[in-house]
Amino acid sequence: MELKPTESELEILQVIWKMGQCTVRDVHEELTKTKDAGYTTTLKLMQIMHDKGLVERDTTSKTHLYKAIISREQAQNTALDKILDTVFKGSTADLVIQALGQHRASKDEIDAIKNYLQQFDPKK
Amino acid sequence: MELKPTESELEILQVIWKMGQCTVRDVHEELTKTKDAGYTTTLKLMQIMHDKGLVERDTTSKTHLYKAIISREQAQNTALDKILDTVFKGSTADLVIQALGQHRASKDEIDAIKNYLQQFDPKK
DNA sequence: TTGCATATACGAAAACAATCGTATATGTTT
DNA sequence: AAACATATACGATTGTTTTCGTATATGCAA
Repeated sequence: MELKPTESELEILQVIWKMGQCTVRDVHEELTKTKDAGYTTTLKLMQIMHDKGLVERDTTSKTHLYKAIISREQAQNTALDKILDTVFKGSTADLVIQALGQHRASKDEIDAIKNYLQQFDPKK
Repeated sequence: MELKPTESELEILQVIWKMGQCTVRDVHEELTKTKDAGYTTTLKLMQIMHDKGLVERDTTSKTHLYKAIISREQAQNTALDKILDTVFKGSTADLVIQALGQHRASKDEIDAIKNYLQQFDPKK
């Protein structure tokens, strides 16, 4: 099961992940807020995603309802693996430090991360 | 200046970044360790990269010498921006935590990150 | 029931990326 | 100088992703 969504497919998945379940029109209206694409373009893409097994759909009524099969977490890990391999020489530390350095995390985010890291402390 | 290397271009950039400066043959020999591609394929790709402004080259002698224009750091940031946007809802904290969780950083890496994070401590 | 708005299906074009064959130039060796 | 190894140039093919037009089905309102 090879699950590597393309760029456009990821844009669509974002909407589906956010809404949980949605129609082609839902997705299309969301997408047209930031880019412009024809309705049938979005439709076709979602049909392809269905063929690929990225989404499932309920075709009971005329207007189909789509849900994601691949989870956001899976997509996150696939994406991380890829960039770790292609630009970070496999170094998670480099990735994390670069992410924190360039994308100025907020105080809350830093705290969340520090908190998370405590679990790696040897108890003492 | 729009700088988004394709997948193959990134493979080539990795070699150039590691070697600092190199010939098409250098790159090609490195690539054929892990995949197989024809020499002229690599050449063509590097010519395209030159057209795009991803690399510069010294054509003084018959065998051209290539250097990267885009830095590894730039590519890292471009890649991070993209996945932050497409799968991490813009949350750096999510990205970092997911990276640490799934890709089991080593003790040393964790230490490096903790150390890095100290700079965000309010002095006290 | 006719007409209209709105769905899906699907083929095909357009855009982009990757691969390769062939032509040709340039050094090197004999 | 001729033969050979090795370089670049570049057009053409192939493959993949994205876009869109058109056909057709379905529900609803007049």
